[in-house]
Amino acid sequence: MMTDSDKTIDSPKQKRSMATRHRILAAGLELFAKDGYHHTSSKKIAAAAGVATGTFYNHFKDKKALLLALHRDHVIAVHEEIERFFNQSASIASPPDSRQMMRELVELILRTHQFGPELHRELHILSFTDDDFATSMRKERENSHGKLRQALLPFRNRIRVDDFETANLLVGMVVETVVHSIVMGISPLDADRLLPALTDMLHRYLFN
Amino acid sequence: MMTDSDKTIDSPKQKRSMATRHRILAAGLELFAKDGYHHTSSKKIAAAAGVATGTFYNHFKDKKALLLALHRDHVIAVHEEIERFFNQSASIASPPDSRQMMRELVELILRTHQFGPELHRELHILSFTDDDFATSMRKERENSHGKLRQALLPFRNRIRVDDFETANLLVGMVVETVVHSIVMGISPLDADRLLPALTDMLHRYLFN
Amino acid sequence: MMTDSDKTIDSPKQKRSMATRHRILAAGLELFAKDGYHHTSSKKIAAAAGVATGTFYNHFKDKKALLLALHRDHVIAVHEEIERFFNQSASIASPPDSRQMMRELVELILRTHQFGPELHRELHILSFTDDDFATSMRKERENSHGKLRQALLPFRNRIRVDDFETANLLVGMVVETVVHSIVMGISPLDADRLLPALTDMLHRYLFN
Amino acid sequence: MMTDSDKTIDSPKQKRSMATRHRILAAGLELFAKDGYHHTSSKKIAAAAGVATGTFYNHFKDKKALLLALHRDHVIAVHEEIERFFNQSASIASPPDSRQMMRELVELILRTHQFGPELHRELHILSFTDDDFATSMRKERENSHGKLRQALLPFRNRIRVDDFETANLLVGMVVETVVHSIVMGISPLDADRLLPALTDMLHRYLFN
DNA sequence: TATGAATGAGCATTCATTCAT
DNA sequence: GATGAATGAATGCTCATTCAT
Repeated sequence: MMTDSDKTIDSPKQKRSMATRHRILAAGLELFAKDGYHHTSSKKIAAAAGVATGTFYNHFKDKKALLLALHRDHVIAVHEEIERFFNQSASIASPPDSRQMMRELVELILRTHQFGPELHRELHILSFTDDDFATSMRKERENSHGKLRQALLPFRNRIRVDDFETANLLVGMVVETVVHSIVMGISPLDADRLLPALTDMLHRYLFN
Repeated sequence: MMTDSDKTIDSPKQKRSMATRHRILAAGLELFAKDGYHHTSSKKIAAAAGVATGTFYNHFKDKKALLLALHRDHVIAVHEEIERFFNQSASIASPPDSRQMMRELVELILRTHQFGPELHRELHILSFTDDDFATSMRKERENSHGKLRQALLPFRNRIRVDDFETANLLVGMVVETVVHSIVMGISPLDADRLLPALTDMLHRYLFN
Repeated sequence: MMTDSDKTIDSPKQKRSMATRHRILAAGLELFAKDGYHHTSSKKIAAAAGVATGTFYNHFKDKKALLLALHRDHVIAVHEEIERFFNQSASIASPPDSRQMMRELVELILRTHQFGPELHRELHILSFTDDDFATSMRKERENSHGKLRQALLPFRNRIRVDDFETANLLVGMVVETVVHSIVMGISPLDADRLLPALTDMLHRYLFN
Repeated sequence: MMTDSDKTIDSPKQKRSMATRHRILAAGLELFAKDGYHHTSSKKIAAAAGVATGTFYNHFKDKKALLLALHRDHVIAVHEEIERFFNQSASIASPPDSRQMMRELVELILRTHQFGPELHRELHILSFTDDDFATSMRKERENSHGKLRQALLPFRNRIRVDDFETANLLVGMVVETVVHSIVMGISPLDADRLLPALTDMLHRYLFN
């Protein structure tokens, strides 16, 4: 149970060494997503970032720390995206249309899924032996389900399911799965057919 | 991207060596599921199976071949389970009840996922960087979607979706995901609440 | 300095188990020559001989012992070939023609070179650590130079070199090299041009 | 039969790492020559060079690459030695004496073989099972025969052989063999007796 | 004797990480 | 801070050899 892998080395918050840090982050994200965490060596990341091997370790304690940093960035980005979504919805102040809400929700989650499945798998495994990862993952999960609940709550009296909590969870899982398969290009059908079907299914389930 | 890892070793299929093979398969299944493919060394598998390192390679060409063999065994087991299901359904010859069909379908898929669900995630990830895994997975997916179509077809004229193929795919994905999370104990809710909700959702979507 | 690797297991001189031994010898010779000693596993030899792995070790103490046995057979075969040559030459009892003698000598040595260079290299290395091999190799070398001397002796008074011993050695080396390159298919020219040139060279050197 | 082993590693050709590279080259040369390619492990080479195992692979793609590099270095050294020889001969501008030329040629080749003669045997053997080695060897052979032709050409009208090309090849092979045996200390006679005999033989053959 | 499954030391190679410059 | 050469433990895999049947 290591607990220090997430601490960024010292704090080179000054100067333009931040640029180097970002180049490493970008290279790491790209290579992890393309080749997978295990097939990406720190040497390759450094090379892709245009820095020396040692420079990598000046910015990140180890390879895991880079993954953790990427995850934190991801969580923050998702959080911001979702906040934007709620703020915008609130400002429109239109009479709530359940079908449109469903569609927008699906599209929102689609936008927030740039973080490859390989990375989540890796984080999942690392969670077993590293408390920082475990916490980071648990928080992200709780967060996203909370957000979903927040989105559905205004429609609660129109939602005709017996078990709201379970429905909430179920909808979250389903959307994530379909979005995943679209983002990763897994499904034999394209997003243009899959997304409307998904919206249909969820809408009928909740509001029919 | 090698493509010959699935070729079986000579053929020590006879005599007591089958026991060893099964011990290796069992050890591989457990370790791959617990620690992931990359964190499981062939040495560890051999040790867990109670055999020498070399014995592993007497039975499987390489580590990849073991995972592929596990997957093949899984696919075969699923296939047999599904055949049993269809045979039994046919023999009952009752007027088809869509809700009951949905419930039975979900339970069927649940039964077929008692076997190493983590392996699917692992294979899914490996598919991105290895053709053999990609092929093995694609075949299974095509197979299972075909079976699902076969189950839904008798209800086709009652199913009120625009795009039957997409609905078919969507239902397959969704059921698999939920079942996965139940079998793996991931979701914070239990099967008693999740399965009825899932059945509801699918039934409303297709037959509402 | 091991000294027991050459001892054939027990002595299965009886029955038809000799057939098995010969099949292993034949398989070993072919595979050693084709793929080299190091790329030929005892398992492959056994398979090529159509016997089980263990059977190999019932007949030969180890892989080295097989090589040693093949060498011994080779030496014996060469010896017999040479004896035939001398007996035949003697029986003809013609006035000795130096040019014809040279040609026949070259052809004789060509006939006796079926034992690949990989094997000689291997034997050479093994000689450093194994007395049996060292002895076996030394004997073969002495033997062949002795035979050459025996062939040249009748012409001694016609041979116009200052240093007969050195000439003897030189001729032996040269013939062996050229013959080697022909047998192994190394030289870019073929035997039809190389052998006459070799004969010319040696004849001019000794008898010009 | 891989064919990409000769590709050079990144390019650590700068700074003090060159020293390490040379230590590895020296260790490889010594061990390959003493024990043969297959009996020399990369670990042993690294240890002999006084570096860690991984350092070996920072400098050479694999074991094969080291041997190829050694061979390339050797070929270059030989080439330079030969160029020196020709330049010097040209500058002397004496009336060409065939016997002296023969002697100088033999001595030249002797000088070019101070470098790892055992490696040639090793490469020769490896040529049978590896294209990279075969190519490397073929090139050297073509090169050296070309050089020999260049040396003999001024004497062409005095050389009394029917088949000049074959004679050229034959002389090259013979000199190499004898020089080999001298450098390696194989022959029971010493260079003082062998070299004059060799010169005699070649001179009588070509110019008698 | 023959069998072939089992053995485990050994090898080539990788890669996360360190550290002297 | 940046560099990149050096490290060495660890991995996947091979193969000569043994031995229970």
